[in-house]
Amino acid sequence: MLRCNAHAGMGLFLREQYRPSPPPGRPRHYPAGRPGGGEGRYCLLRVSEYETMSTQLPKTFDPAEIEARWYSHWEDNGLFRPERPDAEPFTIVNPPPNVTGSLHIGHALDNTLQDIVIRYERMRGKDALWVVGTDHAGIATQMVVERQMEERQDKRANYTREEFVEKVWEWKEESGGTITRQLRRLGCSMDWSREQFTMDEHFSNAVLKVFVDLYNEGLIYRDKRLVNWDPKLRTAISDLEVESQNVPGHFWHFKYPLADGATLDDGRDYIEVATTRPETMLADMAVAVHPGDQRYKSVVGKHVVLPITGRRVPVVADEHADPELGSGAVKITPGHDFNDFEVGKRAGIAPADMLNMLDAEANVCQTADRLIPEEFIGLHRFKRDGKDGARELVVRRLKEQGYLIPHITRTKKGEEIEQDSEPRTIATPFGDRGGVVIEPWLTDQWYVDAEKLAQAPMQAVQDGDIEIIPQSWEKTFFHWMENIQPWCISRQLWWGHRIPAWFVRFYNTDGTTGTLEPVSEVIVDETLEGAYEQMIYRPEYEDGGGPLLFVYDTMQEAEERWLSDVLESPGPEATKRHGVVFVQDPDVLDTWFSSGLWPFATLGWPDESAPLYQKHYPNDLLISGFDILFFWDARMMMQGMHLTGQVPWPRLYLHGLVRAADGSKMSKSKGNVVDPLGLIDQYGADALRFFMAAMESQGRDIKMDDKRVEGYRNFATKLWNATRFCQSNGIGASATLAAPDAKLAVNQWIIGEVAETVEALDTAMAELRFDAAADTIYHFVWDRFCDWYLELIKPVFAGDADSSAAVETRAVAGWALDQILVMLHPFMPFITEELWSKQGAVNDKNRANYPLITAKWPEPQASVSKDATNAIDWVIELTTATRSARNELGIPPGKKLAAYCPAPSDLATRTIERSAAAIERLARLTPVTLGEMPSGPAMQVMAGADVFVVPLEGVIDIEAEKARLAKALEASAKEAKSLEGRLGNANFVERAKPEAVEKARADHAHHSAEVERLTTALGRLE
RNA sequence: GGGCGUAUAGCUCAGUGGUAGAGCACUGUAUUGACAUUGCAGGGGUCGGAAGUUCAACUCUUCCUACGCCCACCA
Repeated sequence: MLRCNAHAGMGLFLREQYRPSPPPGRPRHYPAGRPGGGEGRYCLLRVSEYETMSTQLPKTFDPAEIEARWYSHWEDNGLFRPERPDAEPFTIVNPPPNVTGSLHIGHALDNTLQDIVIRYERMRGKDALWVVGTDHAGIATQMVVERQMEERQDKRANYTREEFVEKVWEWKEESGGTITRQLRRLGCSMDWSREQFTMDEHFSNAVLKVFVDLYNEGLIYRDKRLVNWDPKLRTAISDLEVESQNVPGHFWHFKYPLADGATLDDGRDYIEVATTRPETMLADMAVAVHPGDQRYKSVVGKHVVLPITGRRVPVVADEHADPELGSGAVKITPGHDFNDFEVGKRAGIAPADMLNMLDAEANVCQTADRLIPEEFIGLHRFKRDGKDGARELVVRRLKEQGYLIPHITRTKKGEEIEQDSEPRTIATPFGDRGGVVIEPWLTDQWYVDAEKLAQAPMQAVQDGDIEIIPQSWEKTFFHWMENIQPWCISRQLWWGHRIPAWFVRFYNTDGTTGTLEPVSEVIVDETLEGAYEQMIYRPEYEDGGGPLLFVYDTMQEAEERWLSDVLESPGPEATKRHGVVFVQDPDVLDTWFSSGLWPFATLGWPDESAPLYQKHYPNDLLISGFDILFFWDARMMMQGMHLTGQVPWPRLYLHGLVRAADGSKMSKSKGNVVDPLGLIDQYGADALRFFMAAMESQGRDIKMDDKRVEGYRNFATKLWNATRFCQSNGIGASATLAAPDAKLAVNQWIIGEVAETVEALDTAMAELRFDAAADTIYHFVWDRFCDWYLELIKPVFAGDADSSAAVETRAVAGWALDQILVMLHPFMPFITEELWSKQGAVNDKNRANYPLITAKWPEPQASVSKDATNAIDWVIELTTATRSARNELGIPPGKKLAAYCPAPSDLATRTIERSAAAIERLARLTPVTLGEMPSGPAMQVMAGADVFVVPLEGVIDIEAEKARLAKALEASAKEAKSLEGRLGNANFVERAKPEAVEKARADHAHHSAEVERLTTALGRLE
């Protein structure tokens, strides 16, 4: 007896749709067949066209055609952000890719995960906003444009700053859209209608305001200190943009002669120093020894005379010098080494007095004391293009003059080999963009007091206000934040947000003191007008009329023109008393300074009343690669928390890298990069996306595996064909919102399976377990729905198409397929949308107007009849066991066999009667008779507690069957014995968890019964 | 030097304090109706090594080994 009350509580598998927002006026067109990576394979198909298309599925599944059609439909109809003013918001922001970028495999992972989340939340009814845009990427973009100029024998220097920036904008308009087109090909459902750019007017204004505010709060300041200088790009860069690499190098030892006849205690008249950078000795300003180092105690405070330059420098005591290392004495070049800079300061040398011997391109220039011999001036710091540099020349001169201490090595034979230097591997800093060795260089730059800003984010993570997933990243985060250094934010570039600071020079118009001093003052203000206003309110101008203002773009221009401009300037005498020259700081801000504002400046901030900001900040989640945890994520926390007083997002999900198939890092130089667009062309975007989701387990990199992508393409094909099967049997979209009434066990069973799947998916999504989510839906679709449900319902359609069973089954199957499409949609948006529309057309001509992308996510409230579930599970077990037995005994799988069930359980009795057709079709057992079989050779098959005896007169090999049963018996007996042993252990029974004991007892009973049955079955064969 | 991660079937990876799973690969087999981009059945792992905790360890702890990553430093 089947009870059919299961569906009573199943009312909420709705097919309810949200009203899409009206389409924006302008349909998007994409050029077809665009060359270069195939990123533009879109063609426009108007909604009206596919509404009238055949709803019959073609035999073959062509991802490219479907993808192009649906993406433009979604976008043109505003479906990525339907109007839901009253819905709960859900917000993520896309890490803005460089405007110069093209989609690489890492983007594919990052954006797939985000799209899965946003599609899921959109289907759950949220007001889901996925902010998208691009980053102006100062250095990268300027490099691209300059490289293009070089190809045309042109260069940046041929243009004014304004002209050059204009050229970059032109380039951006023409070529900057590559990556956004490619993101569309991946299926990403971002809000393109509000696409942002970090140099949009609104965004730029926010950046300037932040700079000014932080300056006024003392959190941004100008400082003269060593920066990481990239001599190729001729700009400062931040600590994070420096990559340390081990390169083979040399370690040289020199004698620095002591001055004034001083000697060490051992009688030597020199101090030995060692260095990997001999060229910097031209700017040495001291020799340091450890204060406790007895060897040098007597010469501390005395001087050495440097070879080559003849500079007289002191021997200083400093903890920095390690007595254990080398000679214990270290040369100090405060202007060209970070450690030495600190030693120099401790020794009383002011940064302004530190000697500099290199220009912006790392060529030797004269020091302030003019002691560098002429032959060095203009040389590059080291060998370049085969030409010796300052390093080589310094070594040669020192050797000639007898100051080089050779390095002696002994061969195994005891021979001594003399070399100029000791070979060594040296950790060398390289610029991550320019690729050349970074030079510590003494300049004035703008810094952010990162240490102060880091406090709130650390607290937030500590308190759980920001959850980092996976949690293992927390330690890394804290370690970095606790040791954070001032953040250099000025860049000597033209492309970017120009720093709103004016260098100001005062002069008297009579010319008497009218010289342009070195920077006498800096005024920071968002605008020139504001900066000027800051001046005229000064006390000295309170009698009215401010100074005359002259603004120049560069310092050079100011130098050349200010005096004549002043003399020629008209104006009342009163205002000509004083003049002021403004030159805006030529530098721009670090790109990451602006992208740190992304979670809120894209939403209307700093206008805190902006509706989007109000509703969508803080965001709900940030998904990013761990490689930009410091660059971007931490900066968003620092800036966001300081500026808005709120965490930018309560959850930060960090995913790994996508690696090449052999596990190596993908890089252009290795030539092992995998183009995601190529994979999309080959397997479809859905397959690539599903791959990314399935492989994304927290805290692990992903290795590329084309076979697996292919497997998910096959999965899509499987679903396609399952839908074709449904269509051919009149199964269309569900006519009801709730799960249909089901009397047949198989239908109740699938309803229960759907409910379990939804629940498992929701759990996985809540935990951001993308792999578990993908795995769940994959196995439900393939193993449960296709392999069992569709097979189990085939007998229903073999009979009367209008029977109540057929009607019910069509309804349930259509409903279940609907649920599949909904659940799979976040992962495979294209094929599911296509099938949804084609399915809907069976019963609902207007289905195409109700796209899947805004369909409602299932809310399972099911309680399914246990009887029905048990019955189907039992049929499955019987089928599998029968197939297995046939296979082992070599019985043809299709051969129908009679079967006897000598001692049927209640379940067996009921199910054999009700599901005879399914048993016949799948297990190929018919008829099944309850009762003993006539004697004779037979095969034994077990399902649950039931034994089936299948007579096989003349077919069966009795010995084979005996062996098969004996093998099963052995396995069961072993299991039973092991459990018996455990249950016999008093410690286990007393101390283990009661559920564990209970389970062991049940398992033991089960295996014992199985042993019993198998023994009986074997006996029957005797 | 500091920190993190990973070692599970041939390969790529999940996994839980109660003696292991997936995909691919492999073996056998099936083929006139959804699907060979397929179906069915199957083989294959003492869960890197050692010790400890526990009634029980692939799972927890410690140590070791190997590989990878990050940070700092090597004058």
